[in-house]
Amino acid sequence: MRIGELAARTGVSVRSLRYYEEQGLLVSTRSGGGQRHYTEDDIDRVDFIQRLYVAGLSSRTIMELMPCRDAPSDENSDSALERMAQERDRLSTHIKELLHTRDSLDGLIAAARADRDGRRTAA
Amino acid sequence: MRIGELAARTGVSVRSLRYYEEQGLLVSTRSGGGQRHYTEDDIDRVDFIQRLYVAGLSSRTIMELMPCRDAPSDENSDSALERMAQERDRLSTHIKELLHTRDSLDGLIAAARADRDGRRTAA
DNA sequence: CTTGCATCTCACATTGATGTCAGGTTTTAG
DNA sequence: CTAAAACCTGACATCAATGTGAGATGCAAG
Repeated sequence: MRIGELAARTGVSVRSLRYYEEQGLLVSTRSGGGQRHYTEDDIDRVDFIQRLYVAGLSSRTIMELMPCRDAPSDENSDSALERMAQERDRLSTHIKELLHTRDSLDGLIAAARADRDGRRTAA
Repeated sequence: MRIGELAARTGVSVRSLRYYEEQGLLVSTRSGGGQRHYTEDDIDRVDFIQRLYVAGLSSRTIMELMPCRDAPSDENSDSALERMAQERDRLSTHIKELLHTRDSLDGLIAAARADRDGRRTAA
C-alpha cells in the first residue's frame, strides 16, 4: 500500500510516517517513481511506534528498542533487551506517579463535591 | 522564603517558577526591592502543579483547575470541578494505555529472554 | 493524452516548558 | 561599607514531533 493508505489505516499523519522513516523507525520499498510502498506488517509496526510515543519514549529510544522486536534472535539485541527492560521500569514508575496524581484529583473532586452539596443543603 | 529556596525545596528550577507565575499558576508577594517571596503553602502548590505537568496537562488546563483547589466553596468553581472530573477521566484513559503498552513491552521482553535462553541452551 | 489526485523533497513554522546569557539591582555576610 | 551571592527583566535558544506550503513528479482513469 502507499503512504496515504497506511496513514488512513493507522491514524498517523503522512508527515509523521515520513518522519518515522527519517528517524530509522520505519522502512519502505520505493516504486520506480520513488513512491513509498508498505506491507500489512507495517501497520502493526506503526501502531507499536505510536504506543511507545504515547508512553513518552523518544524516537531515539524507540530506535534502540526496535532490534528487540525485529530480530529477537539477533546477538546484538541483548543491549536492546536490557534497554527495553529499563524503559519498562521507567514506564512503571511513571504509571505509579500518574496513579498518585489521579488519587490527588479524586481527593479534590470529592472535597469540592462535598462542599458544593453542603452549600446546596445549607441554602 | 525567596525563589531560590522554593526552587531548592521543590526541585523545580527558578526559571520554571517564574514561568508558573507568568502563566498565573503561582502568586508571590514582592519585597521592597521587587524580589519574590513565598509561603510554606506554596511548596505544596508547586508540587501539585508539577504533578499535573507530569500527568500531561498544559499550564492552561492547570490554570482552569486551580479554582477548584484554591476556593472549593467558590461558586464559579463548578466549571472547574467539571473540568477536573474530565481531566481525571482523560488521565484514567491514558493510564490504561500505558498499562497496555507495558504489557506489550513485557511480552517482547519475555519473548526475547526465552529466545536468548533457548540459544544459550542450544549452544 | 490529459486531467486530477497522491506523492515526492525541502524548508520553514509551531508549540510549550525550560535553559541560558546579559546587564542591572537587591540582599546579606564579613 | 563593600564584595559576593541571589535576584530582577528581557530576550533568544532548544528540543521533538508535527503542521504547512511550494514546486515538481508519479500514477490512474476518462
